[in-house]
Amino acid sequence: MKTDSIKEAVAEDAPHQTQQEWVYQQLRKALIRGQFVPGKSITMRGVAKMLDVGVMPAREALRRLVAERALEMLNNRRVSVPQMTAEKLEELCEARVALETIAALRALPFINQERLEQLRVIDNEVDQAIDAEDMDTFLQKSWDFHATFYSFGNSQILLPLIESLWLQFGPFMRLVLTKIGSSYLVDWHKQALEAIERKDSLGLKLAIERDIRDGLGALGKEELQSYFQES
Amino acid sequence: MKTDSIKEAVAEDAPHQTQQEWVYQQLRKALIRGQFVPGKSITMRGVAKMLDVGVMPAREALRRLVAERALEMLNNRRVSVPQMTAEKLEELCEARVALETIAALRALPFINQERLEQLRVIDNEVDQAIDAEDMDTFLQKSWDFHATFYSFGNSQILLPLIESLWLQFGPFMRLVLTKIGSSYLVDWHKQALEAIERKDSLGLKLAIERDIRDGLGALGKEELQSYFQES
DNA sequence: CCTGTTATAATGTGATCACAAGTTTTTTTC
DNA sequence: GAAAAAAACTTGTGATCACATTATAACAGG
Repeated sequence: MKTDSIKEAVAEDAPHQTQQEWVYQQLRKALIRGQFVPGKSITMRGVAKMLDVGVMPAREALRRLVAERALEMLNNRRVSVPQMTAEKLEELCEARVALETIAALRALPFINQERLEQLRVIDNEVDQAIDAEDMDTFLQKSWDFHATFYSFGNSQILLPLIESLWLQFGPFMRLVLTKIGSSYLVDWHKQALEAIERKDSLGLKLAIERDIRDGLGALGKEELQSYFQES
Repeated sequence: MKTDSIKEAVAEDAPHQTQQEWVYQQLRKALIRGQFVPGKSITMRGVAKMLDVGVMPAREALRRLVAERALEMLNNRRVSVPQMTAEKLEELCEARVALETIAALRALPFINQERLEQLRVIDNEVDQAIDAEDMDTFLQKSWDFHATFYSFGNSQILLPLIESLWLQFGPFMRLVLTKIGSSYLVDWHKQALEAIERKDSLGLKLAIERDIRDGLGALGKEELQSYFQES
């Protein structure tokens, strides 16, 4: 019952949503923050007890995340956080670059002063999280930065696809960050913000690409290898 | 009980899969073939009776398709085939071009004579479907062509994203095809096949882009407008 | 100490029921 | 006759139970 208070407290934020939706949002936040270890298996009754809900909402939320490729279901019928591989990581980056540059260019014309300031606020929170070495907030706010920016473009198709990619990214990012420490973290959003302010399409495209591709710039390919097969 | 025989007959193909997986595959095929009318609402108990299964497998399959954006759930809790809009269509094309060109370039190095022949067989079936004005088979085999080609690249990330886009495309394509007639259909795969044979990356990229963008080439923007808001 | 083997526990699937919220049809009222 | 009210029906959500399958524990023999 220790999680009961949490559930009741947050549930007031959006009173008229279903339980499965609430469970889904909780798990989703945890995934983006990388609070689930890749390879660890997740059970329906487990999250049901953890979030103090029935088995049915937990079941629906888990299956939804499986459908979004945030979780995977092995042939053993067991749900778990997918392991990262070198091939998947490379594919994820490629897909992210392709989709996020499109989404960024679509959002660019809709930028105004107020929205630019809104992005700066989030970016500051990212910086603070880096300084405080708070990886939960860092990962969460990084996503918030990208998500709010792209959402300005009113993308109905692209945004869900990008969300799916971030959900697959989260757990692995966290795993890497905990090992290399957050000292190597670089905030690549600065040049993106400048490009946005200048309405510089090409500069923005390059900034996004660099944010994605060089986000793990401190690590060489061989170093990354060591993070894949860990349980 | 008239659908019972269908279920029993096909179930033998993959004996050890769950019922919800089977229902999902059936609905998925129907969506890609465009056999569901956009805007029509789909109920869990409805598909349960139609496919002669319990309510639970139908529920899980529907929720999975909603998670994949193939279906949408309105705030009324009603599941329906999403309506197409001009913005969504443009976004879908843009996303398809971006992802499918990447997937195509990734698949290109893995092409050999046997696989090329495999694609030619499917392409012939596409042609036959066009001649026979069989839109069900045309849409299904068109997807088969793209899917089998991309699958050669062993894409674990890109392929599911592309599938999601096709699922959103199907119902609208069918709607358009039934109105303009299949006489205007063009098989753009020919030049793609040539580019594949020549291992011509740029040519393949252009062929894919043309296949997606000019697939509805016979229609002008203003004509397309008339297909959006229909119920 | 290791390796099969069995027994126990846990898990996902599916069925069935109850219920609240929405939809449709019928009835009522002016 | 048309609009408002109410009854009847339908739908998705969630709970609970049963069952087959799989993982884990205990145990036996080498």
